[in-house]
This record gives sequence, structure tokens and C-alpha cells, in this order.
Amino acid sequence: MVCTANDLHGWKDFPKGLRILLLERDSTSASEIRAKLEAMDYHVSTFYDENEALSEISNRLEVFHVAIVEVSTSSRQCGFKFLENAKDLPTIMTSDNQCLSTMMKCIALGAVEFLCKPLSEDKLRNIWQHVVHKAFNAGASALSESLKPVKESVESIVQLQTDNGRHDSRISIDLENISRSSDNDREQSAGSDKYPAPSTPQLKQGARLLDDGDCQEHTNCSNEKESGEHEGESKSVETSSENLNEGTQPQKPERGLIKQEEDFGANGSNGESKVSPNPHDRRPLSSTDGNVTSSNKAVVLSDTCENKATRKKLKVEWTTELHKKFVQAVEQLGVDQAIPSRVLELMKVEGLTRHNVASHLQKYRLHKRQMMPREADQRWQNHRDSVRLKRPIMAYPPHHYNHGLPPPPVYPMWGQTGSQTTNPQFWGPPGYTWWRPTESWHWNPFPGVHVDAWGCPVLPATQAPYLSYTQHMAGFHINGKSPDYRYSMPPSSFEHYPADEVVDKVVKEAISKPWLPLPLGLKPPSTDSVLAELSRQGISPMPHCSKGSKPR
DNA sequence: GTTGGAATAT
DNA sequence: AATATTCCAA
Repeated sequence: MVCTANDLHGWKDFPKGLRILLLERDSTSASEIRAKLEAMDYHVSTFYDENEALSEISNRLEVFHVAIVEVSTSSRQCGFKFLENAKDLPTIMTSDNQCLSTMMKCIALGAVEFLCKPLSEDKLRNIWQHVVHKAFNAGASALSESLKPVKESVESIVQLQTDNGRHDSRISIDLENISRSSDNDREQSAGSDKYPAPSTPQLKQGARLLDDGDCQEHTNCSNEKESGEHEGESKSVETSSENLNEGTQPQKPERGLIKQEEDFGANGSNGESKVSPNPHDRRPLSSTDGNVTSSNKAVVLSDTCENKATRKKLKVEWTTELHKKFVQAVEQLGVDQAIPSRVLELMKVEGLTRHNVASHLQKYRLHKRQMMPREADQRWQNHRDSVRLKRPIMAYPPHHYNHGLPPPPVYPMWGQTGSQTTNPQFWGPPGYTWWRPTESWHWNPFPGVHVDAWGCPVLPATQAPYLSYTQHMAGFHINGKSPDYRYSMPPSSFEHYPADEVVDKVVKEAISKPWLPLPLGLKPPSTDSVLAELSRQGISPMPHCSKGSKPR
């Protein structure tokens, strides 16, 4: 009956099957004890000789979980030798002699308990506790092979209990249920104080993490304020078909969306969770979606409470789909009017907070601006309040581009970071891509003004390729040249606004406020062209302004 | 007190 | 780098 670790792994009906080494000189007594133990489905190996027993365990002929050793009253030496040499084995000493010194000696020598004879069933029933105690309190290195399976099985049991019923799942309770007779402990003399042992620190730690209410509270806390803001509207509005189905659980939509990231590391408190839209809606959008889907490991909350408990905060994972909704909302509002609360409103994503949106919006704008030269950004900022543009309309060449500064480097597309939640089109609307003006690009956005003067191509094709996708979408690509739609999403998916009107606005703005930097896509007219235009309108040029450079 | 947004923290 | 949190002005 050699017991291997595998046999014991997944020890479902622990402590049944516990293997007990019984060292008892008196065969009658041994039989009685054995019978009682076996009635509890313990496996008993009886030894009448101390050395035999020691030999057995030293040779590892059989794996024992606990030993019950009789201290002979006649021979003082009997039993102690075993006790001293079987440190790894939880050893219960027993004797019909209740001499205090003997009991103390046993305990001092490492016995886990001293039981007075006769050994009743009650006394024997719970001896498994010592096994558990040892299994959990022995250092990993000191843990004997025979106890490892015990530990694992107990952990398994505890885990099962905690998964099924979280609120009352303290390990001590569970183990009490197993024993069903913890009151017997009081009968035990010397070692009764050990019985709290099974509630080991490790287990308590785990058990404490099981407070579901706390988890829930936390979830609510982080969102309650914001959720309240738009609860009324979000609960009744259904999201687009592909999108979030939080509506199915209006109360705590995020519960099913929490992505757990455990961290039981050294500090043991870095676990973080992520709130994300329904994982199902994270379907590929483009060829770059490998990244996205690979990140799609959001756990459909299986109530592993340790996770909840260890998490510190909820993190919104801006998946492609979520970002898409975000962008849609922003586009709908217009960049300059896209404020967190409105975006949140339009997104109709339950669980999402204004803070979440604000943070994302911040990043969104940041990314957007990073694509533009600084001056252009300023320009854009200045225009934000005055021009009702749905987005920065003009591509912004560097303000000093005409002064000979080198063109900025090719700006990577937002989100092109290889991040799991981003892809090349993450920040830009679908269809957005580099735009490389061509030589044939001509633009005459302002009637009455020569194209040469106002509407020169931003840059030669070999230079700066930054015209906003807006222009792109607006059909500013000239001569029927199609923009390089790197992505399959049709531009109309997100972009529909009157391009000409917008262009006019921008140009008028630029003209009416000449002190401001020109918007992207515009460059100052050359002196010659200005003079020519003046001349064409019958205005005589000033004498001293007859010359000028002609950047082109 | 709420909000938006930048700054800062994690 | 991404997201959350904090701070502050409106």
C-alpha cells in the first residue's frame, strides 16, 4: 500500500486515507487503536518495535502522515527514540501514564500531542489536524514528501470551499466542518492548544481575500459617482450591436468585464483589474488586430475572489471597440466640444466613468497634437474656441517651414506602438493614414485668391506628409488621387461633414486673423504672388516692397 | 459642489 | 505606455 504523491493529489475526502504509523507494544491495545482508526478510514500500519518503525520510515518504504507512538511506562526509553528520529512525521505520543513530566518530555522532544490512554475515537478522529498543521507550517524545504500532498489537497479543499461559498469560507470553518467534533479537543491534554493550528497564516490570508462584499464595494466605489451621472441614460440605451452588452446587467455591468491581473508578488498588493467592454466585441477590425485579440484575455469573471480582493483598482482597457466608440463620440461632438461628460454620454458604456473618458480624451488629444508641429498645435488651440470645427481641419505644416527649417520627421501614427490595445488606426479614425501630398496637389480654398499664393501644397511629396486625415477624408486629395487607405474601413464610417464649408471657415479664419499661425496646409503667400494679386485688383504695390523671396 | 483639463502618480 | 488620480481653475 505504498502511497505516492499522485495518489494523494486531489485528496477529495481528506482526511480519509490518512496513513498512520502506530507504534504500540501491546498487541491488544494496538488492535483496538487500529480498529478505531480504520473505522475512520485511516490506514494504519502497526509496529511493535521502535527500531522497525524507524527503519520503515527511514527507508521510506511507506509514506506516513502521522505517527501514534506509545510511551512505555515500563521502559522509559521506548518511544522517545522514535520521536526524536522522526522529526518530519507528526508524532502523537500516547501513554496510560499521565505523568506530567513524561508528557512534557514528549512535547519537548517534538511530539505534536500527548494523548492519554485509552484512546477514544474522539481523540483519534482529529489527529489529521496535526498533519495539516505540519503541512502548512513546515517550511517548504522542511516539508516532508508525505505532507506535500496533504498540503495540496487541503489547499484544494479550501479553494473549492471558497469558490462555492465565499462569504463564510474561512478555512477554520471548513476544517471544523470536516472534523465535526472540535469540542473534543478540550479533552486533550497537553497538545490541545495546537488545534488552532490548521488556520494557518497562509490560509487566513487567502480567506480574508474572499470577502465578496468588499470586492463588490470596491467596484461600486470606483464607479458609483460617475455611474450615477449617467445612469439614467445609459441604462435604457442599448449600444450598437457589435458593442457592449453591459445592458444585460445594468446594475454592475463591469462585473462581467473585469479583467483580473493578479499579483501575489512580494508586496502582494499589485493586483489590478481592468474593466473592459464585453470581450466578444473585441473582434478583429483590421489586419493589425492580432495584437488586439491577443490581448483579449479578459476573464469573464469567474468569481475567483482572491482576484477581486487583491485588486487595487479597476483599469479600463481601451480596446479597439471601446476606443472606436470613443472616437465616434468625439467625432460626433466635435473635437472642440468633446468634453468627458458628453463623450461618456454618447458612448453609452456602462461602468465607464467620466474620469475614464477624461483620461482617455487627454491622451487622445495629446496624441493628436503630437502629430502636429507645435505651432500648429497652438494654432489649433487658438482656434478651438473660435472655430466650430469638428476637428482640426487643416494639416499643419511647421510654422517655420517656409523659413528653411527642416521638415519634421515622419510622425508615426497614433497608437502605432504595438500595444495590445492599440493598432495603427487606434487613434486615428479608420482610413486614416499617411498623406503624402503630391506634386499635382493644388488647392484653392479661397475664391479670389490665387492658389499659388494661398494654397500651395504643404510640402513636396518628399517632405512632410502631414495633412490631417480630415483633409484626406474631405477629399482634399487632388486629381482624383486616392488616399492611401491602409485600412479597409471606409472613410465615411466616421467622417461626414461638409468639407468645403469647413475649409472656408478655416481659410476665412486664417485671413481674418493674420497674426495667428497659419493652419496646417496653408502657407503664407509669397511676396510675388501677393503683389501680383494686388496688381490684379488694381492696387499699386508699395515701392519698397518690390522684391521678395519666393519659397515654393 | 461639479466639471474639464493639465499635471502627476501608478 | 496606458491609465488612474490629483490638483486647480472656472
